[in-house]
Amino acid sequence: MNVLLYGHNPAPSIVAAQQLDDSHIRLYKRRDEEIVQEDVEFFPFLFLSQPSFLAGYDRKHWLKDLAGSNSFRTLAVFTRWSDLWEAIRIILEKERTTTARRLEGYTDAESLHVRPDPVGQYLMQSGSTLFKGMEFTDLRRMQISVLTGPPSRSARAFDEPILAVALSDTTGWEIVLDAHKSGEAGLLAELTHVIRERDPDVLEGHRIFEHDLAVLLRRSDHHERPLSIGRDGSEARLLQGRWAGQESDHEASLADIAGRHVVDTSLLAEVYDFSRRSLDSLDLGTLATHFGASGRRVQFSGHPAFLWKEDPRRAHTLVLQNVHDIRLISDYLSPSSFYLTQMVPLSYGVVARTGSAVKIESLLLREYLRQKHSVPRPGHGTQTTGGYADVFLTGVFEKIVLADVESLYPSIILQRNIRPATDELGIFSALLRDLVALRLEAKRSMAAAATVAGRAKLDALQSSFKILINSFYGYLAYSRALFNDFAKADEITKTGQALLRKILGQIELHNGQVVEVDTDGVYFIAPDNVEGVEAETLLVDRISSSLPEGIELIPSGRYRKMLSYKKKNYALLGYDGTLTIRGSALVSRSMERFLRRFLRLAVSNLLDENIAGLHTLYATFHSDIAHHRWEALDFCRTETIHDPFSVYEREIGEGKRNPAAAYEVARRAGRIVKPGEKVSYYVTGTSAGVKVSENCRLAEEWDPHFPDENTAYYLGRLEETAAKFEIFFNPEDFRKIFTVDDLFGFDPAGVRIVTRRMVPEEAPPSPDPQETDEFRIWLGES
DNA sequence: AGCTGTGGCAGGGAGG
DNA sequence: CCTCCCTGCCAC
Repeated sequence: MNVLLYGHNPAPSIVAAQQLDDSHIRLYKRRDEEIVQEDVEFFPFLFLSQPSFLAGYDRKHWLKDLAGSNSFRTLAVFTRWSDLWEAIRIILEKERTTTARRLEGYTDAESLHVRPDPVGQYLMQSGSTLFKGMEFTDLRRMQISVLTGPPSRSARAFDEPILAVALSDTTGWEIVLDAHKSGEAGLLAELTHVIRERDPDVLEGHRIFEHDLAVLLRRSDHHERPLSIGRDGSEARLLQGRWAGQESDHEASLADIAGRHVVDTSLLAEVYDFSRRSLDSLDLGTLATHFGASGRRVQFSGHPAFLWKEDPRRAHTLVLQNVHDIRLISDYLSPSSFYLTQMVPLSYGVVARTGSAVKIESLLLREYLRQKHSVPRPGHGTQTTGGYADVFLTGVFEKIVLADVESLYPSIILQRNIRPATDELGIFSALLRDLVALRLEAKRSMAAAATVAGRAKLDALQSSFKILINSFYGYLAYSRALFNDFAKADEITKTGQALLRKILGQIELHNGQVVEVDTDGVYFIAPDNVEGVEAETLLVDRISSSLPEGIELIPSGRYRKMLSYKKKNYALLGYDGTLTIRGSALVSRSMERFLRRFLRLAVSNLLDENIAGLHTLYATFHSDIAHHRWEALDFCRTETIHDPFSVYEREIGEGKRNPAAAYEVARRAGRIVKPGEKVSYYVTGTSAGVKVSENCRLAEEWDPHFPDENTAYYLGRLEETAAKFEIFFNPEDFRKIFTVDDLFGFDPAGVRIVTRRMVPEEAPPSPDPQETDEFRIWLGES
């Protein structure tokens, strides 16, 4: 086991060091021609030099002992105490001789100097190592929800007082602390007491960093009362990023509670939804419903502070419902992070909030440090290619089969033995190979698991393997990755493109008609002689067998009908009647709700070939708009603010970007919007051609008694949206359907949905370096 | 403070 | 009108 020495400075010039006791070391540093000494505490990592120490520890104590461990910078790695001076000598030597690119046998100090963080992450493995052998259910998880308000005119958002705090934990215990009873300061004191008494390992909340902990810390500060909820009695700390509120998507606030892990269910939900795109919103209530929250639920749309005043009993139920929801969401989403923690040298709280590149890198680093091998610096450059996407047919089609290449990029990496050029130890592919094998094993055991709980655990395990496996490719093209390799990333995507083109050829060879292809999957019309699941599966299997070893094409969906519109934009009608719509042109959260509804109904009608329905739909919407038969939520547009106002204004000034309604409307309403916040606005004025950024108001300002939305503009929006259907009809039919001018009634007779064959894009016979004979043989081309 | 990628569509503003 | 460029959102 390694011992790590660290200091406060990124690269202190250490000339000597002396061990004082089990947790302190005295460093002698050169500073301005004179030697100064500094005593450094390196708890808890010395702890790890003798793992046998852990044997007698119970969980409560070692978690406490791991308190506050990530605030130091790195210096060197060595295995035995006797190596300390040797490590320092070599590093000093290194600093003198700039020619040596690598320290034989030791971690390259230059790299550590440039990027101290990764080793900091490595240090965190202390936590994760200790999670080994634990079950998710062993954790004591506490849920928290802080109710604030009501918003006052003068106060900033965070100065709103706390009304109540709800807490619950995995033992079934729950409580609502009420500021009415003992005042806000009393509530905070009670909260501190309760948390330390219940002593949770994990504190869970929904937007817990942005909201609950931020509020608690601010109000504690206001009352000049420490929020001592650390396991060692220390205060919770808010780590404010240096660039907070500058050029980032989210407010950078992270809270650090010694000896406890903080998990934000909204982040977990974001990751969960990223791959599924099935959720309308990531609100607590929406998520809880998605995960099957049962029973009668308290619904309240206004600011909960008002409910607290008007109906305390219901408000009480509402805040408790919040913590129940948090627990439910966490029950589903956090186990995979928990099991990841057993594989990755990062602590649970960190695993739950960091991205996958960090996790891959931590694994690579762990092995490099273990082998005491130098670590490369990130390479410069960019990736030039990505996935292959194309649409061959537009219109409505039947008997659709979706065939996917299983784990396309991981398979290519393994089969083509791709690894970053800087990975001298060859850890990259070995790691991936192991993870794939482990995942298969977990999936096999899952199928054989006897209990529901056992299956759930193995499912969490295999899904955490999956997260890692799928990140290997992305890691290569990540500009800040230590082991990045853009050329190799390109090699992977180009190989993927070649495979897809080969699959397209094979499908056509078997008389299937390809409708759409995107990266690793193909939608095609099954050939006439292929009827039913078995026949379709057989066909896909046959095509799969023509592919290289280890590249598997699998049937992954079959649909009664498909509407193909543009690349990455289509709709599917399942054999069970479910309608799925994909693509930013057809479904988008930024699109006005009435247009989303219109599109969904129109697509549905089109798939049913209900032309009369389509016409009625258009006419109805047209009339509703013209007569203001709607509410602001129907026609407002909701956008997420990504840049701070300062950046927006600067870039406008520099002419780098144009005025945007979302920012302008917030500015005019005097609202301070921070990155990550959403703004809902609608368009005012009287003509369709108005400049939106100058004619818009906040959605909440709309008054149904004096509707001032721009009817001409919104009729125009309807028309623009209807125009998307032009491609599905011939011009006369299109005009006939999408008009309100039908004095003599509408007759759908003779209207046919048009199918169009898209001109295939110039498929470059890619002059890749990959287009070698060896590659062609691998691909199976003669 | 921490941060995976490319490809694609829509909508708006500015300027020709 | 058109084209260019930007942002935002989405597919994979």
